[in-house]
Amino acid sequence: MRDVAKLAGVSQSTVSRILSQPASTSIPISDETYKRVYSAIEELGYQLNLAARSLRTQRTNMIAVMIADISNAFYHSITRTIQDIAAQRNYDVLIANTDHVYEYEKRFIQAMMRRPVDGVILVPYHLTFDEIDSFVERTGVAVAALARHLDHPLVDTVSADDGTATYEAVNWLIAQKGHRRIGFIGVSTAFMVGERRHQGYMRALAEAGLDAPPEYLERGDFTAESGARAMAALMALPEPPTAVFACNDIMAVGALNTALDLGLRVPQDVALVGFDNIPLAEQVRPRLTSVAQYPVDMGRELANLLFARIDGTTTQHQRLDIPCRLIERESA
Amino acid sequence: MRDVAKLAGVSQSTVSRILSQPASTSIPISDETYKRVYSAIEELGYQLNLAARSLRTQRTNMIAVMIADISNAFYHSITRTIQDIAAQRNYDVLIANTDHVYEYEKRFIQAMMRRPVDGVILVPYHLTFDEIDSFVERTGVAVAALARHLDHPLVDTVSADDGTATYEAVNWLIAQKGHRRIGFIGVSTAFMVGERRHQGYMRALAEAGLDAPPEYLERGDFTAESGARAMAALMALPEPPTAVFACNDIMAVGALNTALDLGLRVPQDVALVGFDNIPLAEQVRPRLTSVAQYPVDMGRELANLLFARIDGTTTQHQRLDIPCRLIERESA
DNA sequence: CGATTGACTGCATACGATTGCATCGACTTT
DNA sequence: AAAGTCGATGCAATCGTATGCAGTCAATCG
Repeated sequence: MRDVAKLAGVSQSTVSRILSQPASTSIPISDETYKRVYSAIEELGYQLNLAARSLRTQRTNMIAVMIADISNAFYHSITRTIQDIAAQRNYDVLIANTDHVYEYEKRFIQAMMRRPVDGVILVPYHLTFDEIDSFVERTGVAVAALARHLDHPLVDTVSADDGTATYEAVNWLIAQKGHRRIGFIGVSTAFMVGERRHQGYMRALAEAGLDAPPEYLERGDFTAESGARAMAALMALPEPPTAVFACNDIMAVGALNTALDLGLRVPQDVALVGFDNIPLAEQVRPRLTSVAQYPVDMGRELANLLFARIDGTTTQHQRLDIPCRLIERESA
Repeated sequence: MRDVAKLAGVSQSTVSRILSQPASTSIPISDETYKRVYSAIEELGYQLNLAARSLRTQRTNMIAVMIADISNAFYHSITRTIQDIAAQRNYDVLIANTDHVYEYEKRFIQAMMRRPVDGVILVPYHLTFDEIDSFVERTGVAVAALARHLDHPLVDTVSADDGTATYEAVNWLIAQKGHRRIGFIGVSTAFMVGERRHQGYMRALAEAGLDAPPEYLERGDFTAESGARAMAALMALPEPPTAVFACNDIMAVGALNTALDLGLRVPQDVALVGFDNIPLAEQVRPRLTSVAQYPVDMGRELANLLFARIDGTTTQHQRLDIPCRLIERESA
């Protein structure tokens, strides 16, 4: 920058002002100077050093996103949308993947205490209120989270009422499709998500006066393989369920393939409902009936909430609900 | 840091030395001091400011990765592996997505001229030699690329011989499976990838003395929808091909579904071969025969090459070849 | 016509770390 | 015993930018 200043015959501070004032702010610069500086920049091929700017301004124009599974299309849509919105504002995005592992979530938080970022978007599966609280307190970084259970005054949240959505989907299997033996491929109830969806399932069965035999309850780990294993177990039962609800589409597809490989017809022999409505649901035959979440909306809201906090325009704690909707296709 | 120094009763430079020396380097610190400093750090909850360190050291402990399609599992494996290796070295990873769009690739390069990163991994589809050259020249940033055609002394590359792999796969369809009418779902030959694979296809047909009628050649844009459209066009021909090679698995799955929806049997009525061997290939029925690329290996090599450059241990320009292999499944 | 104003620019410092050089005491060497 | 060595630490400059404050000059005001 000093070189630019010298070449343009102005002081370094003038160059700085030209580069850091978004067009016309309080401090005015003459057209003449402006042009000279820009042509000097051009000539030298000068590029601003963001590390120095960050040190001085205490802002980095960078946000970080912590997601649970980079191979799940649900998170692609979210991160994709966040990146688009960030790009419009000249923000870069750091993406970290936790694989649903507590240890990795904690490591991410640690990293963010050092790496200066202006904001963080979290999809926490394990992080406790206290951990997030202490992070926010100590760093003052803006935070938005995709989390239903988290209720922190400084953390805006976006979430879907997935418990109710599960309840409604199972209810639909009962009331509309006439199923009375319904299996459930969940995940560990150590995850809030797993707990909520399991509750929704249980409630639907209970209200319909149906049994919820424990052998109808399988747990996977979000992967297709685990869904396939769970389905194999369910179908091996003396009296297998006639419908199965899976907690995400990836496990549902694993389950679907197991059913097909066993020679079962879907949905005639066994119906299948997934969750998330990722593009894969359209890519399998029969097409997968699935509870849609709207990750693009989620990502947009998360980004908007975060930037509102970064800009300091947030007036109060926000908790947004993005409704789910059952998408009926061929598998149920 | 000053506060830590004061509390520990030492100078700020001593604290810095303790934090910046990876264990025992040339400069020795007494155990006594060491402990006092660490307990002071603990007590104050001090965290190093990486922006300041970066400004001083001109290193950021951050690398950037530019990929073409965040929704393609092929790139997940690559970025995933890169992130793992980076994490081991305490590096953060910035991920940017170009959607195969030239404009976005250029924007990424621009961003990297400002944002100080220690290294960049590129998957360039459009960037020219000159653009990459000028970037390297002006920033001196370490660069590694997943690109077959790029031959720059300062850029190490990893690639697969996908042209030959395509040739071999088509050849296999001819020689082993007896097909004589083979369609091709490619992408624009503006992409080097598209060009190379198209050449491989043409060569296999030519060597077998087979026709390559222009109507057997369809172009998609990497998406399932485009694959579906291409397949619909091929199957609508008066004399449709009996086998189709698609340039990636995502388009192949779109094509597969179109075939199934048309009531065709795969592979009896039409055989299908994809490229990339992403997990999706196992998730569809019939399972997709596909040319495997090894993105985990690619990611590992890219990361290793990049870090070798960052560490300055690179002695000469490297070009690695990761062989492809045809994975026979049920679709052909 | 002197004083005030406003447009524009420069000076100098600060952001929070790293690092070459100097210092200083204790110990070894000759 | 003087000189040299080594371990341990402090001093002060520096990285590249942003910004409060002060200064200059021309135009305007009373």
